[in-house]
Amino acid sequence: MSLRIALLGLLSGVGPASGYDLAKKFEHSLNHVWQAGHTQIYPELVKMAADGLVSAESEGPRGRKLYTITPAGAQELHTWLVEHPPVATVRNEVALQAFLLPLLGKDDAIAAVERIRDGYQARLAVLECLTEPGFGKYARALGLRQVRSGIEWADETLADLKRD
Amino acid sequence: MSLRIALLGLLSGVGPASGYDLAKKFEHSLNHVWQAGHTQIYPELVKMAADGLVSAESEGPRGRKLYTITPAGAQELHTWLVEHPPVATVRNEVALQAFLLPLLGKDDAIAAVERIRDGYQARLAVLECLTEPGFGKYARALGLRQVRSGIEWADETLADLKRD
DNA sequence: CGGTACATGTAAAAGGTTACATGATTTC
DNA sequence: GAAATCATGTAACCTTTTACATGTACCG
Repeated sequence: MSLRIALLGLLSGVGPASGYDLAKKFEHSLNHVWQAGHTQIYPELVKMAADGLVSAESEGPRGRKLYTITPAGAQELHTWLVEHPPVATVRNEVALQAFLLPLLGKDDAIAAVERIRDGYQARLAVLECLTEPGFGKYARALGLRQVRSGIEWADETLADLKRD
Repeated sequence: MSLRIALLGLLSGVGPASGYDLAKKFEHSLNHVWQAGHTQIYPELVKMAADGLVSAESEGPRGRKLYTITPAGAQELHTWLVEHPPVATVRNEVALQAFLLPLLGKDDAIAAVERIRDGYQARLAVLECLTEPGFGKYARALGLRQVRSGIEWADETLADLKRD
């Protein structure tokens, strides 16, 4: 479901696009929010067209197919955005590592948290460089807050681990 | 892979347990970190036993099977904890909603953010009640920080939306 | 004319969800 | 003896990843 919503959202926000374009968007602007490769996107667009949520326009230069969101697609997107309950289906590898940290000895634990911190730092750098005009700015703000709180957690945890 | 690690971690942390026990752990202590139902856990334990990572002990009261982590399982767990790179495979419905917020009108957007805020608030309440002795405390601290930063984002975003 | 970026797809496997199915023990 | 909880499983389906496969247009 969420993949459909992401695709409908992109089509609604940036206008008609090809599967290739949409895959690029996932790689760049959407990568801190949702992920999908072209092998997932192409078949999904075909299904969405069959369901009347998008229409496949004419073929361009290299067999390029332009997809446009339909009124039914816009309706589906709007309904989801307004009604979808905030399900907290968390599946977070970093949190799992944090959970299992007490199983490690002091030195291993410190090394593990330092690697987690480096990961957050790298994501912070990416988010800071991201200058999206309007579209996506709220997600960027949320991402920045989450990543910064991750770094704070790492620092707190490192201090805690080094104290003993 | 991560499901295996979570199961090995639980077996390592709390000692021998049945699939049923492990499913309960996922429901309670592990639910803000990783999720899995019994239909995923039971077959995985069988595979892990086949791979020599756990050993299935005798059958108890109601066909209950006790699984114990083996040295090979402990090795696999340790290696993952120490070496697994912090992959940031984000797939976050709330962030997706945040991303697509500019597609909504002012009133719809405000309502959407308020629902997101309520969701974070509910998770905060759950995390605050969680009093885990040692095991899981770092994950709880991380979760608290992430949820609190989510609430801060919601407040900031609501102020921004209401300003216009 | 060779390399890069554009552009699309399929198939197999792995991971995860939902629905169905069964039976034993305990508690009231 | 009825209900709740314990305890395990299978099957169908959906989602996601990885590997394979193909061909076109543009740029130097």
